[in-house]
Amino acid sequence: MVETDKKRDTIIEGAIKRFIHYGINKTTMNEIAEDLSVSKPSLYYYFPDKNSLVLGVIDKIFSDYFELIEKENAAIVLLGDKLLSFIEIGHRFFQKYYMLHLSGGSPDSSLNSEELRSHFMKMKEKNKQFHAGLFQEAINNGEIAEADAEKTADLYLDSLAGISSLCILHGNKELFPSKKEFKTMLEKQINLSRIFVKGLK
Amino acid sequence: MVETDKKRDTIIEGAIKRFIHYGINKTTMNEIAEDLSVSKPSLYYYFPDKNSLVLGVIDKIFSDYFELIEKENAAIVLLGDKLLSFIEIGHRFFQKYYMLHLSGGSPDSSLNSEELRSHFMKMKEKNKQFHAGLFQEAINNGEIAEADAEKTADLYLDSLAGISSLCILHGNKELFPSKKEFKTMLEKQINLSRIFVKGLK
DNA sequence: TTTTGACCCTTGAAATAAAAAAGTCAAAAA
DNA sequence: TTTTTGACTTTTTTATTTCAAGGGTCAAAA
Repeated sequence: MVETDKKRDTIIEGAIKRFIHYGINKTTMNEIAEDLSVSKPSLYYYFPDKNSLVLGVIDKIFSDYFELIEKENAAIVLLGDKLLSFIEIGHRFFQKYYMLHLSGGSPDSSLNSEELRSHFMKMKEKNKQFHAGLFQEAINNGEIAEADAEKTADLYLDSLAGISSLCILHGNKELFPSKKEFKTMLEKQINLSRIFVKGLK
Repeated sequence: MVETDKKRDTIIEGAIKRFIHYGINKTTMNEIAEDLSVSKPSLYYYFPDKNSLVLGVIDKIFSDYFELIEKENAAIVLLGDKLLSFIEIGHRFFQKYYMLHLSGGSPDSSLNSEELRSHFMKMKEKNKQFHAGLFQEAINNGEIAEADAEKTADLYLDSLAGISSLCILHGNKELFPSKKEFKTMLEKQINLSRIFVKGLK
């Protein structure tokens, strides 16, 4: 039913708006319903529980992310340039959805059910496979030296994610990192990416 | 007074034994005293408070660490080999003193006072300066390309620390990471170090 | 088929009480 | 005089209780 799917999307977008400002756990189903001017049971008509709604939100965010990087991927030739572009895309998502704590290698306490955690890890895995594909391509091109593409992607992404998680911990323990911290983080990731790609040649 | 210093060292070593097994916060001054067969006020005769004792412990651990890496440093020629050797030393310390949570870029909740945190950060800074020295040396040798040695050291150490903090979060949320997790972490750090150094050439 | 007001039950935050640990001191021992 | 201690006080942590808030349901209405 296309109408039902549209309603679902509307609810997901409403939920995202709240989640961005207050995080998942501090957003109630009532608040989401009120924002959309419907009653709580209406929400439950479209989503069996809060978990399913959060799942829908995560799915939406990641599918937006993958759409963007796949589009960029088609427009760029060199591995190093691709990775730099993806870092900036990732960074935009990281900032925008910071309150959902979807970054940092592993899911944090926001994702309280096993179902959510495993779905999140699936998205991370998909990202890894995508990057592995890039590395493999570059190997075939002769752009970088022979290597295990999957292991390389894993190491590369872990290094980048490690940088972010450190920068967050490092800085002031505020709810939200400062603009400066975000910028430092981005710069470090870019520098690391450059060195990393050069090191693969 | 050399006798007093000896007593202080004995107490520090006793404290370390407890800290290694139960962490800083779950070790009481009473337990340390009992282990050493003295009374609690004796401890307070040598250390004004628990913080000072923890400070002594951190100092001891880091001075052991620096002693080891400086000795290795003198015996190795190439930058890449030095870094690999230091990773293994760091790894041994990381495992041994895991319960003190001294690794991971920034001090965690174990270090509850501002004094301890800042001292810990000073040690990290010293490590960074040491590594910056190595990079500068390698630049002067022509072993790696011209670059900002300090920034490079910062990025290098953050990348390594990021890897560890991710591996810890990633794995089972047990009190103590498994042998396998430690091994994976070490391998990733070594691989990253190799690629990083190559990328600096 | 979709929406809702009224309801139930579980969970989590706030408040409080109890326990444990940090830290002190006067006096004894070395 | 320096070092050690038992007994004590104060602070911090942990456990327990209470209670409101939020997740989830249902019969009835639109």
